Amino acid sequence: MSAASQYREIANVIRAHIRDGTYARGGQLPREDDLAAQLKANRVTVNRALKILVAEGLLRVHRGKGTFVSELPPLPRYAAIRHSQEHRERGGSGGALVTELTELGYTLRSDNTVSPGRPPAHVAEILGVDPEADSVIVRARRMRAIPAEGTREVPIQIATSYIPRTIADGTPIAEMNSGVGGISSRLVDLGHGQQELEERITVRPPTDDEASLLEMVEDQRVYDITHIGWTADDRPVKVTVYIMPTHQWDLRYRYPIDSASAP
Amino acid sequence: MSAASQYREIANVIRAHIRDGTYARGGQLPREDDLAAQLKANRVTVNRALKILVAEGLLRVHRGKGTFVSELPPLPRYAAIRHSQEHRERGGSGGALVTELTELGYTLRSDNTVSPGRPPAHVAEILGVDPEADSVIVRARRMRAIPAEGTREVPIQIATSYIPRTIADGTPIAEMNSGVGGISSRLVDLGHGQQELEERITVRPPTDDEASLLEMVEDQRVYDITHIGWTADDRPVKVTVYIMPTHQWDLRYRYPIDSASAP
DNA sequence: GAGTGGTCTAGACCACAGA
DNA sequence: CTGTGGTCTAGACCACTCG
Repeated sequence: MSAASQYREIANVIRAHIRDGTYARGGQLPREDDLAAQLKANRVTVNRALKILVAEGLLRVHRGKGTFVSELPPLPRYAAIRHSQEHRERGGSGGALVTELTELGYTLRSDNTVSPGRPPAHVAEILGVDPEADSVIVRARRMRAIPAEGTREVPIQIATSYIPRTIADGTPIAEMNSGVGGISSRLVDLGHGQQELEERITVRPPTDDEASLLEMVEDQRVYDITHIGWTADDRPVKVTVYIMPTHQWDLRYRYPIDSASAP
Repeated sequence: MSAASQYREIANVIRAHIRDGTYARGGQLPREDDLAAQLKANRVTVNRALKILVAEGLLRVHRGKGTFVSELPPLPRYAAIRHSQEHRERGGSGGALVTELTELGYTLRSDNTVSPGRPPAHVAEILGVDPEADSVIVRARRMRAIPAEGTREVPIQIATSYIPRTIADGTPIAEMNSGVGGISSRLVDLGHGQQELEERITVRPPTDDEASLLEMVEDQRVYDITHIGWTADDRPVKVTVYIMPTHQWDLRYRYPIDSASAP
């Protein structure tokens, strides 16, 4: 397990210490000067090693305070779950997430905004609306995990939904509270029920805004998931963009084989 | 678009030059010394900036030769595709991939091995087999994109399938050529037909082996996709692990809503 | 102001590719 | 042997946090 270079080797050593509990979850690491002395290396080299672990999501740095081990383990995100007993109740992403976080001693907090606005270019193209006008209702949610004790909360995802105003204007979809069953139920009421869902996933560095909202650094990566709801007659009625730190989530899909490839 | 630090700013400048074609796809960048002179920075700072772009998959470095712009754009990987005309024929991952690569002027090459072996721990757990014995047939494939001209080939994924020997021994599944329809058809023949597929996706740095096989550096990231085939009576019969550079692939899922959450 | 991490520079040396 | 990138060090200075 020897690395090609000293700073990668140092990263391996510290990573091992995190895994075996020498550096406990949520705990603070020694200062870089001390680590450098212990490891007989220059502080710059140690700093470079720590950057690797920060990029992997194992550490977070509070400048001026110190370096800490991340506390919240990766969360499962279930999509396209059919079938079985133990997973059925996790079908709704919200409900499953709350369950998961509760078991870890966290609660879920969500900040919401609803207003007309402009869609991003790729969303406008999917929906067939004007990217230069306030052509959609924008429902933005920023979700955070709040620990039972202490004050350290963890931002976990940003979800932004776009619904064409030709569909949403004057309906509960344009209101903060969309009513029982949420937006999906309202789309059914309005004759725009979704029949199929599509998700397009890429991994990329966060934008400056995303990095700020999710408390990430540029070396980390986000899942950028474009979630599209299609009607029975194959019209896109809603696009939701999920931005999630890759180190904070596992993605799960389960689906019947008759509709799929079997490589 | 100013960055917090000089090396990130330099990375932004070069990234922009790649996007606008100043540095052409497949072309070579100036030497780090020259870039440093042009940008009035130290070579170490430029080197640091280039590392960011390598991590993003935009550049690749041949030590002793120079730094080059990556040539193969991200490929779409379709899974769980039901429905529509334009996508139906892409259902099989192999067929769709070949089509995609052909349009880009590449052909697909695959190296295959088939033999009994030990499954990784997490695969053994899913299949309920002994991780310490040669309890599975291992079918490993390494796939590369070969350009029509030139000799620069691009490794794009490693796929390793594990089938319990209690099912596979003495059948075509344990042979190099599994016959028409492949392993899935043989599983049907044997009464172990798959009814549902599950994929569990994580993003992580490559292991040393993976980095070597996929010609990646440790700062890059792979999708680690554990693909599970379930029978009608909910037994796992086949697990395939896909390892793919995140910068080389987009993932696509499309599935009916009756089996899914609608967040 | 003291403590902590972030970055830049200059010089040096190493590793690998190719003539 | 030359050209190219990779790394390490030492010293310096900056930025943020907290008392």
